[in-house]
Amino acid sequence: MVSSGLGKDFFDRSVLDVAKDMLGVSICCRQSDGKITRMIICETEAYDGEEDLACHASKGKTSRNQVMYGASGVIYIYLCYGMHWLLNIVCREKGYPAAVLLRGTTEVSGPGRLTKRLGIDGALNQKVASCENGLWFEDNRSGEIVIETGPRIGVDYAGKYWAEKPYRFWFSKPKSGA
DNA sequence: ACCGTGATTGAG
DNA sequence: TCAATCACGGTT
Repeated sequence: MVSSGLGKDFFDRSVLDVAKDMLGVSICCRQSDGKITRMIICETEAYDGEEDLACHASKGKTSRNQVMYGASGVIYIYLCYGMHWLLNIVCREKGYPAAVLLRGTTEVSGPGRLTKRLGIDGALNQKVASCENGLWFEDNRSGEIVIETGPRIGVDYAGKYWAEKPYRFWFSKPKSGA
């Protein structure tokens, strides 16, 4: 059960809770040579519904973002600025567009660098995050972490209200003595 | 601070 | 059709 990775139920919740709960979780990726890369997620962002003007779904369903309207636990990966693949996991129930953007791990800073390190691209879009698809999440968390929050990166276009929402989550150091 | 780079989008 | 936009990153 544990080794099968986090699934639909984990992601079928408030996207803010999921974004926070993914901190400290391991992202696991099977490379073409069969080796498995594992990294600890340390930074995420939440994108929550059509009313969130920073969310891709803020203008309704399109061919690009329709995956966000589907089942939770599915991978949403798209090309940004013509160069960077950005990895998201769909959250909430079918019909409600929401996703968590994975921005960084303890080894890699930056959402584009993360996918580059994992060696993944748009081929994974709309696939279920699972072992058989080569990308999954394992909750190996132990001990407490100190979670910090702040505004999301690069969303000034969304207007003051949404740009300033503390929808970015990260952790820096373990709680001492825990 | 500035620019490379290309899919997506909405306007025309 | 087409130009403006953009959840970035590497370099000045």
